[in-house]
Amino acid sequence: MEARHLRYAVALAEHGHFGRAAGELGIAQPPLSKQIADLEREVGARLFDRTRQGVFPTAAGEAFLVRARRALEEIAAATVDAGRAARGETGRLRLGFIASALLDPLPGVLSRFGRERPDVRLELHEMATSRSSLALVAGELDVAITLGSPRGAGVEHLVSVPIGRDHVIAVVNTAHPYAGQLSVSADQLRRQPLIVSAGEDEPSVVAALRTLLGTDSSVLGGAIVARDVHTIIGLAASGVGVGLGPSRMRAVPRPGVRFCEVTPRTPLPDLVLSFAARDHSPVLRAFLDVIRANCPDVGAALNDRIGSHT
Amino acid sequence: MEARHLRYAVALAEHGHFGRAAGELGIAQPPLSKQIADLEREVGARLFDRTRQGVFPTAAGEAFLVRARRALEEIAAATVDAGRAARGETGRLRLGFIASALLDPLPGVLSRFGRERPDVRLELHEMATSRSSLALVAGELDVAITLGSPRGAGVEHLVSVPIGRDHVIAVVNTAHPYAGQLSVSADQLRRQPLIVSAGEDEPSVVAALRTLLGTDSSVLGGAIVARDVHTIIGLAASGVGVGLGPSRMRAVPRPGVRFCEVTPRTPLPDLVLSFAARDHSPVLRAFLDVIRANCPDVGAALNDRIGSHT
DNA sequence: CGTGGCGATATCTTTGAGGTATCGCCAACG
DNA sequence: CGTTGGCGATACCTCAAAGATATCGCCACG
Repeated sequence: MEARHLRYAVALAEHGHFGRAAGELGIAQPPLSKQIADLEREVGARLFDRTRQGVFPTAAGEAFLVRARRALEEIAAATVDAGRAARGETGRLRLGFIASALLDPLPGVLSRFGRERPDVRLELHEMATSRSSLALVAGELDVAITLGSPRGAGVEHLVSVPIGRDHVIAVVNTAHPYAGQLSVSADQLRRQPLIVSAGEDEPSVVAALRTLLGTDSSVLGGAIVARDVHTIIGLAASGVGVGLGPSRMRAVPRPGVRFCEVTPRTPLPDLVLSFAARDHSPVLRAFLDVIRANCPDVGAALNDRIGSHT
Repeated sequence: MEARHLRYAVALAEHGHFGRAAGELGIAQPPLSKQIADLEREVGARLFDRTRQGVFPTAAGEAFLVRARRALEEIAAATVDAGRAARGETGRLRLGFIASALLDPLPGVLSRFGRERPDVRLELHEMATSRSSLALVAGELDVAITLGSPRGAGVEHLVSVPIGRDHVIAVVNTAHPYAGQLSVSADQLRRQPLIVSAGEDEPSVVAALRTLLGTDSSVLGGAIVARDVHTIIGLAASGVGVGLGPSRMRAVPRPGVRFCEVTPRTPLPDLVLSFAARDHSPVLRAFLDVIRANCPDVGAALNDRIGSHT
């Protein structure tokens, strides 16, 4: 049985007249008669009663037509749905990201993406760089934002683009002597109780701090350890010490604290966006477009790797 | 788009391999490649990724396949449903009947029909003979059980078959003097307070009673009037008089009453089953088969008018 | 550097969808 | 009571396209 048979049966039921139904279908009457006859033979039951008053579905015909109309609706919807999926208007995007990405690029990116693609299901998974790398290679994520490029087996199949530079800054209570300074020096920091974070991704931050404060790790050894940047800021606000963290901390609005640059300027690993090189999903493309629009500094780098979606 | 395209796309998705999918479909590989290419052109989106590892649906392909599978299910169900409807296994039967038919033929007929055709929706409408006639002609009923043949315009398009003879019997309290008699005479009845019914269909009953009791209607004029046979029996049980009604009353199990024949035997109009002459609905046929099986006396009459369904 | 597996392409064959002409049937009408 | 006209079915033809066969191009793999 072909969709044609369904279309013809539905048209015949609607017009109750072979000639008019055929005209509406853009064919002549004899082919319609034949197709309906073939259909009735295949189904094994008479579907229409031909009377002088018109053509009416039998009980079997009524039952058939219910299904036929539904099938035709599904077929029409198939093309529509496929088109929407192909344009990236529907679908799913699984995003892995480090917690600190929630401070700066993600709020703008996610709200914009959600506005542009309301029917795309966003799956957000906060995870460390190492896990993002594994999940991307395993196909469990579509895109990831990590601290530094993904590492490990299979990363050669990934495209990675830096989307944000970062460096160490300090955060202090507004009443703290350093609060008025434009920047604080490493020497000044060495004389203060310090607050640093201890997330899974923090080895790189700790390494940066070692570079800043010198190999004498005794200062760091005595530091207060916080689980995330919000805790660092909270502790700094309460005055127990000087917080050290990524410059992205500035994005957290918090009265009672002040942020200071640190000299010498101490770079942290770039925030990196990665995805499978062979993934040409239109939803991913749309997401990359939003990244490009929201992170103007890295637009060029992205353009080098992939073409624009639009 | 044709159903073929859906079948091919689904098979390709299941096998992930053009050659094997084609084999499963009973065609060669090149035609499958062409049909899929045609489909992708018509949909306006690539539906499958051809990789060295196999053929996999794209996001658009996944969206398409969901709809395609549903459409194919509907198409398969269309044939099944039409077949079931054609065999009278599903559908609807609108039955009009006079109340007294509920006493005798209907309980057996309905329970048997309900057992044989559990998926047929039975619509039962108690109505007078005149209304059944109109509804049958108007196509608002499929079949009717009436007292006497339907009357009025359009009855020539109906087939009517008597399915049960009937005559007047009496019902009395077990303590009543007549309770021991095999039959009561018209004379005896004339000396008793009588209980008769007054339904819409009762003119014919009243006419029969006039025949029985003589044109002296004063006896009937003083009778107690009940709305239905159950009330007649109830009143007779309470001893207020002698009930007169159709012999079908015997079907009502009721302690405390006894039924007696009446002499002379006074016929009532036959119970008649009618349906539209041009109605060949399999559900109706099945119903007629049940009537034939449950009313052995009238089997021959029915057979004269319509062929057996089986 | 073959070699084999896979999908795409080219070309031919054949099925069957659709067109035209006509028939048979019945209701309505002169 | 024959005629006519409308409708669906039938007969026959045409041609588009589904499918078969042969072959190509490509890449992974030995």
